[in-house]
Amino acid sequence: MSQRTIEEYLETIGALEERESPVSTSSIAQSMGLSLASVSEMLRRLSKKGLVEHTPYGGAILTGEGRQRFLKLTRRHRLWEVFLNRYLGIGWEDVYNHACSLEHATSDLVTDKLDIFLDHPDVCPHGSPIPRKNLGRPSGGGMTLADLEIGQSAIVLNVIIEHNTDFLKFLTSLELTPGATLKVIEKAPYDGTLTIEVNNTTHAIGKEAASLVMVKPH
Amino acid sequence: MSQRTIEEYLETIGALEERESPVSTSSIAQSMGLSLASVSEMLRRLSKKGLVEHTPYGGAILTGEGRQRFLKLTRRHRLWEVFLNRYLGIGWEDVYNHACSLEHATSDLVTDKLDIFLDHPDVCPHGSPIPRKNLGRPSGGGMTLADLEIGQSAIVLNVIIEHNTDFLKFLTSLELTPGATLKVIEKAPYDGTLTIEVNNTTHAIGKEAASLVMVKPH
DNA sequence: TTAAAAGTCAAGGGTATCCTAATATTTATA
DNA sequence: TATAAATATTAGGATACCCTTGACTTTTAA
Repeated sequence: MSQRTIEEYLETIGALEERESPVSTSSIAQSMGLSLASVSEMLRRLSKKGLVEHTPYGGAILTGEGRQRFLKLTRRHRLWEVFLNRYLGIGWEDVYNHACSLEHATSDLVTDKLDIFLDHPDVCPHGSPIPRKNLGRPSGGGMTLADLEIGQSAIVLNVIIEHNTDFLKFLTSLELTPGATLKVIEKAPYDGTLTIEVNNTTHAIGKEAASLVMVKPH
Repeated sequence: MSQRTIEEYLETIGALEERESPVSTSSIAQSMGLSLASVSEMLRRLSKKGLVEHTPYGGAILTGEGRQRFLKLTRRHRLWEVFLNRYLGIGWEDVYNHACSLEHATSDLVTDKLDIFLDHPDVCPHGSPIPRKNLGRPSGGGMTLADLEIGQSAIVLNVIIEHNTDFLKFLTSLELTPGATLKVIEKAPYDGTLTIEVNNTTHAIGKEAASLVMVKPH
């Protein structure tokens, strides 16, 4: 397996593990647009390489080493996002894809120097934490916008799906970017659609979308 | 042929064309560490794609399109070198390799924004010109250190081999970096070894090495 | 208990890239 | 100018990678 392929798998599995662990073969297949059989075969190989722990019929999780490499990639990716956004003026809606290719081409030295240049940022433009040089997983857990009750206020921490430009543009139009303060005005009983107030303006946001925005109540 | 492979060939051919045009199959094979047969086959394919003009038994040159792509890569490479050197503090001896991988992973948007961020630099840390967004080949021609006569003074413009860390370290120890002023004190008649003066210190440099340093007499 | 869903395995295909060996062409030299 | 040497091309084959289909196995849920 090529370095690149391995990295793509690690990233996919690592990301899916945030929501489902162990990760099923079909989740990976769907996420990567491959057949079940292909993924099944790759999992066996990744398992032999010690990067994932694969129980036949039981899904896969990253091993310690697999997770290390995943975090390293995440770190690179998010550091580039900060650079692209802060210094090159590329919007948070767009940085994901540009960082995607760069992350695979970045040496350890450049990563660390970049971290220093950016003054050790804590989060990417989407609000997700940047793994530190020697650290474990970048937090995780927490509450989504969809979990809030009527009347509750909260601050936007980060968004879960960072590559969907349209979704991010939608959030921008609602002023729902990391750091924003919001209050839940209404919650539709049946489909869970929320009415929220951000900067003295009310907006509606569906349950699906709301569940992709992580918040901290206050 | 993969995008990456194509790019590697274009870069090799483009670089070799500075010294030899058309470029022979064997030069390419040697430079890339491949067999003659492999290169011969690839040239045929690149030719069919309209990126090189290949005359059987007669070598190859880049077509207009091939040259465009080559210059685009060179531009990306050298812009990254400037960034790595100027902002991340990576020495001119080392920037080449780090930029090498980045250049293949850089989108047009990032390239142009980077150019703006760096304030449109004219040259890379090795003194070689950075192709402009829509321009032709970045000069070329000129005089090497080895061509100077006794008594002549000159300014270092750029070095031709940018990837050889040891060579660049050697030049650094001689203070022979782009912009430096030097004077030829002596020239050995047989092997061409030069004795030069830089910043009031004299150094010796062989003919081979001297022919890799481009200068402008004054 | 049994059908549907999910996952695995085996076989095989397409592409890419490289090599060696045989052949062809050009060039240099006697 | 003949011929050897150097250079280049083509043919044929090996390997790697990554994918798919279709048959089979296991798990799950009705």
